[in-house]
Amino acid sequence: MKEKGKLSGVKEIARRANVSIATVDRVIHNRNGVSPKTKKKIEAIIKELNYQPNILASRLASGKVFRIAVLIPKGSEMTDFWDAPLKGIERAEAEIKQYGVSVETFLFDLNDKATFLQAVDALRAKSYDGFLIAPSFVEEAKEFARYCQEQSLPFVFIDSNIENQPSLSYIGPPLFQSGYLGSRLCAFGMGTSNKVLLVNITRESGNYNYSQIEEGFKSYFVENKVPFDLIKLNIEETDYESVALALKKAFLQHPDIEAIFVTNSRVFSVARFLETMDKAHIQLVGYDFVKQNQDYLKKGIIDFLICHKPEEQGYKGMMNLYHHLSLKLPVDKVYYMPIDIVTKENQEYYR
Amino acid sequence: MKEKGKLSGVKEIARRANVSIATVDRVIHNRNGVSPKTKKKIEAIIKELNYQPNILASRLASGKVFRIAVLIPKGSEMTDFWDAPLKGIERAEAEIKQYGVSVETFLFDLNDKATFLQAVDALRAKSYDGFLIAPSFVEEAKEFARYCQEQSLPFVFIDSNIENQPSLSYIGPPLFQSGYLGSRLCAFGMGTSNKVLLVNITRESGNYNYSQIEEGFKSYFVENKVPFDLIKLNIEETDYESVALALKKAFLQHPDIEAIFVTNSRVFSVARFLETMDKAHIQLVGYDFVKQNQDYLKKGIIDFLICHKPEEQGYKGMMNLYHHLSLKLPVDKVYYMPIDIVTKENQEYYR
DNA sequence: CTGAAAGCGCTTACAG
DNA sequence: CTGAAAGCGCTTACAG
Repeated sequence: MKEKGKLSGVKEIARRANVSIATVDRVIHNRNGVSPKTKKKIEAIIKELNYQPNILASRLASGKVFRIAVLIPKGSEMTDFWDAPLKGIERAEAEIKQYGVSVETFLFDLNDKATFLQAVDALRAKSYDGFLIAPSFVEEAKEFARYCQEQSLPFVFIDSNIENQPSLSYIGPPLFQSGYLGSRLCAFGMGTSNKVLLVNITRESGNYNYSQIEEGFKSYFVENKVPFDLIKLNIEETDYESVALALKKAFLQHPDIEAIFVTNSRVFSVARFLETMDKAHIQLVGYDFVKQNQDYLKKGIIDFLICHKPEEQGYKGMMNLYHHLSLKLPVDKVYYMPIDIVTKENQEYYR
Repeated sequence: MKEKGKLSGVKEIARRANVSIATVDRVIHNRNGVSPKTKKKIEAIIKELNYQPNILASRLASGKVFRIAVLIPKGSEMTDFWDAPLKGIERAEAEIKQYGVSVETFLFDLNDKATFLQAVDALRAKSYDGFLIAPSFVEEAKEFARYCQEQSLPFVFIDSNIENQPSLSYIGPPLFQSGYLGSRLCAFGMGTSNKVLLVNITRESGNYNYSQIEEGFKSYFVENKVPFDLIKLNIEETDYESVALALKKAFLQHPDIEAIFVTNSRVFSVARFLETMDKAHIQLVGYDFVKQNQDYLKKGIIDFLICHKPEEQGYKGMMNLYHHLSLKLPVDKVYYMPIDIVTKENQEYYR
């Protein structure tokens, strides 16, 4: 690791520049208190030597710990979706805490904006060095983004994006394209009537994410000149009874529906309805590898799940912050997750 | 990071045990030259304090660099499959070289066993601390595994496995299950004749990997009581002309083939044949997200590609070695890759 | 079998 | 604006 009697690193730079290593250190970290002249000289030498600081030594000497705060929804009884990103975050934490990173996690309730705001206050109160956030409440997240920008603190969005924000990076699904794939998967099950039901089970069906998916969904049929008859159903209440009622009505009107596409993880409610009504043959496509969906996939009632590696999103988000803060590496501003197709046959090995 | 006046780490252990830190260090690393009595005492204290050595300090002080050697096939003009694991290996290298790991890569020619043996000699000659190997030549790889075991050197197999070897871990696809999925994907395209053609384009069609895939493939139809008529075709010569000739014959005998399953990445040759013969409507399923296959996927001639994240395999294999060597972390003995389904619609985001 | 001392390549007060 | 010195938590000869 060492050449003969030669110095290396800051010592060698100091020797060449005829200064002390303290001054070299100042230049490396862009601290002031160095005359422009020596600064120039040192910078030239750094460049010439293509000097790369030894991170091991740097972290050891500084004792600095980067504090990262995480703000994501808590897993509900309805769905364990958010357990996955959390797992990825914890995996990243285990890997990097050795190198001086500490992580604190705040969970909010997706049905209660106040819990989000409360957590945001906590994030501001303590002095964190970076944030990993699921910006579920758009306006509130924007407000926090402004705060981060003012304070020059990096933040990463995961799972859903808000356009044009000063985030370090966004990690999540390419929604339009996943909707597009959704159509293709529905098309497998279509025969004569060509009737497709698109179901939004959420209070937020108007928001950007859902409309992206819908656009993609329609686009496939149009582009590929597949004749189709799209029926759209927005269900605001997410409990099973409301979903069942709405579906019953839809089937009364359109008994010849051949495929159903559900734009989020609540596809299991539709699956339960189809099972109850003996309509398991209808092609059913939805999102997310959550526990309940896995069961219906196994039973063959859900035909395809579209997934976006939620665990990986959490892991990758953390690592991006770590790379940025600790290693000063550049990170991708946008990182789209792949669009995974999970079926009964490959679900056993999906992660 | 520090408590008041308290010592921590080896110093604190030394203080409590009434020995020098050198002795503590000896015990931590299980070096001999410590009386059983002091050893016991120190071990007790380590346990009591739940002491975790500071890796940063350890690596910095020792200056030790772990040397890992990689032995994988080189990408050929035919297929760039092996470029992906290499990319993953390089990504891992970039991440961990900061922490004292050096990587040397040896590439062999899949069509020339001698190049494999030659590389193996090189691996033995230099003193490496661990190996990442694609055991394409089974007997030769076994022989090298024996050598590693003798020398107590860890090695990781990727992409294909050899049963019952003393490897640190194996990272690769669950082959049986991927063949099983292959049937399901073929079944989408089958209608009346139920004739499926299974094509092996390799000289090694008899080996364990291919037979696993085949077993899985058949198993789906049997288990799900799908009526099917399986025609099997082994093509030994991998050039396009040989493939085309063999396929032509098969179609002469069975003009009503509805689906074709190719058990490796050479599905592009079959795609080319189908395109030429105006048989693009036949359901075509194969393996691996290599350049040529992507093109036929885009054209809609290949319907599905089954993939096993080759880049991830390389990355994960390196990280397993690193975790084992440097961090002394336990690693999974077998790590199955997920079985990814790639279609025209999601290929853009596949990695 | 054991310990004192130097050193890994940085950073951090502190003094000037 | 600059430098000498101590220190981060380990490891490594070397001496006994």
